[in-house]
Amino acid sequence: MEFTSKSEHAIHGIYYLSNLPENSVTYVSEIAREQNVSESYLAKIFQSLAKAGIVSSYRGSKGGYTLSRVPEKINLKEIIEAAEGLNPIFNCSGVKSNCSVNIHCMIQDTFQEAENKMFEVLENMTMKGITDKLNGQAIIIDN
Amino acid sequence: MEFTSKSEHAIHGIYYLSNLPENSVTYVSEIAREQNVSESYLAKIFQSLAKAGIVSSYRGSKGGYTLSRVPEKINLKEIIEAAEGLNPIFNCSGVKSNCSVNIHCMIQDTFQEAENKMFEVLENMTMKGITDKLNGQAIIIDN
DNA sequence: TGGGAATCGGACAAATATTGTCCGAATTAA
DNA sequence: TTAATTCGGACAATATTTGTCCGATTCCCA
Repeated sequence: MEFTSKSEHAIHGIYYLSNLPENSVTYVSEIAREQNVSESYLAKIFQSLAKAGIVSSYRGSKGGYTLSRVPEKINLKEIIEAAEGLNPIFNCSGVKSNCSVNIHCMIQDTFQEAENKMFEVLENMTMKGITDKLNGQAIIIDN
Repeated sequence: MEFTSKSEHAIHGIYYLSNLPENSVTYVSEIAREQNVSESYLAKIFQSLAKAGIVSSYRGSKGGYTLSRVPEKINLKEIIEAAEGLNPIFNCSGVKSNCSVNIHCMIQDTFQEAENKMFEVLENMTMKGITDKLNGQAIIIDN
């Protein structure tokens, strides 16, 4: 019950782009080098992010990736969904077969609610919220 | 990002015991047969549940398992924790290495909060809440 | 007191999912 | 045209999950 490293790579990648000047186009190779992760793997993950519309891709020489939106409009939930795909956190095999309880299953319902609460938190945190944090702290330290 | 089938087997196993007369001792073999899952695998899961104090085990002839507490005092969170062990849903490898953001990481914080919200829901649902549901529905239908 | 029946615990095997690589194709700038 | 990049799929390596097996331990019961 953990998010895979795809989520981590995706978030860190978007984080990297968020700290760059708007509309600047960046190679996957640069991001991978900077964050010390496998380039070919990160390339796959960025393809997913592009499909999800979070980043825009440019092929060919001088190609690369850029954020499709400003960081305040990109939240953690959508990055995770793009990177991992979305499956319910509790996938009961009984649902598909002859489960005597499945008239209306409280177990399924509860897990669904738990999942919703989790994603609600992730949806409310934007990349801007994340990148701003350090600056905010620095100011406090300066006082 | 899903709970494994251990959680499902554990919850269904506890559910089975919850519908039995209090203090009745049941073999893993019976539960496995009833729920159509691998006996040896379920046996492992019940060992974890016993270690966690959710069920009590009795060895030897006429041995087996019984709930350690009444169903209203057993919640989904603890069953999952017993079955899966607890790891944070987001395990950032950057934390262990030279992450430039880790003075106070908003990403980590947000995932932690998301996890807390999720488990809060699961903690608030007891086995009694689950077993009662069907009866409750039947009454409504009767009206 | 011995045999049968159950859990315990660890080692191991099989199946599945994740992580990572590679390469040909398509695209674009120079 | 060439070099550089993403795209997409097939594939390989690794890790995790799922499942099995067996000897040890415990306990009931005859």
